[in-house]
Amino acid sequence: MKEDIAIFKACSDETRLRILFLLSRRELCVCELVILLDMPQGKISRHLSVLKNADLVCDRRDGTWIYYSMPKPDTSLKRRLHDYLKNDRAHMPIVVEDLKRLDKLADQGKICVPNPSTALSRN
Amino acid sequence: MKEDIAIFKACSDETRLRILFLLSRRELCVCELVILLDMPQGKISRHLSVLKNADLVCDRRDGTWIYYSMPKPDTSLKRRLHDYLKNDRAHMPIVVEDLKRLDKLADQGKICVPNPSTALSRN
DNA sequence: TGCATATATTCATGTAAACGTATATACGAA
DNA sequence: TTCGTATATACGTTTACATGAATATATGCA
Repeated sequence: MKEDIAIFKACSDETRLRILFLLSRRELCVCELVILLDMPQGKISRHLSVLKNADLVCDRRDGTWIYYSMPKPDTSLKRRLHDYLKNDRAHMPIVVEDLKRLDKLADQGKICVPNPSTALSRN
Repeated sequence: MKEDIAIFKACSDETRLRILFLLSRRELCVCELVILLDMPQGKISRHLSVLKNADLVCDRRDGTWIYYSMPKPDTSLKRRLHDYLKNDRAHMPIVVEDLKRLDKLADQGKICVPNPSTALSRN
């Protein structure tokens, strides 16, 4: 019960919901989210912390960067939330814009390189 | 987006979530919810108002009583929420207790009679 | 009309949550 | 070690939310 309420609460904020929609597409690091949502880094970090406490996202460190992603859902509610995020993202204007920006960002290939060492070795 | 956030927000309160679980079983009037949840009537009314504004419940008047129920879901998110309420209610201790109390209440046949006139004519 | 019951709403108050700003921490490179 | 970048956290303030208590509104009945 408490866990489910924490999940609902985590989803009841526009910024956090946008983050979840983005993460439903793929893993992202904090600085990418800062650019995509055009918000102060501290704000993004705080929201990510809420999502993490609700057990909706997990993080892994890769050098200086910390990547956030949505792990496989392990409860009924999380499974339904995942389905919602994946199926409804195409129907919400703001989310569609966010995802477009995400595609552009990927095309540019700029910003925080997932694996700096291998990326450099490719030059 | 805004509507979905309102739905998440409506669900992120324990009292409101318990009300939704109860209404997922069947239509209930305010005084029944007051007894089932053992809370002040004003508090129940306020929470029902939140749920109504989020478009999760609707009400109909029958004499002095006002019955609340969950209409057929008309959006993706509401459909998923309905499924969640119906499938998970058996696994949450508090909700199970609430539903037990609901069954007892039905057995007693007391409290606010759905249709006072016909009920009296049956005596 | 006046009364009783059911429900909604208002008001004042305490608490939680979101924010901007600034600062602290962690890591990599030099 | 020092510097630069990425991320997290602390602080103070403001806004939003939940609550109890009281009151207002609506309906049915005498």
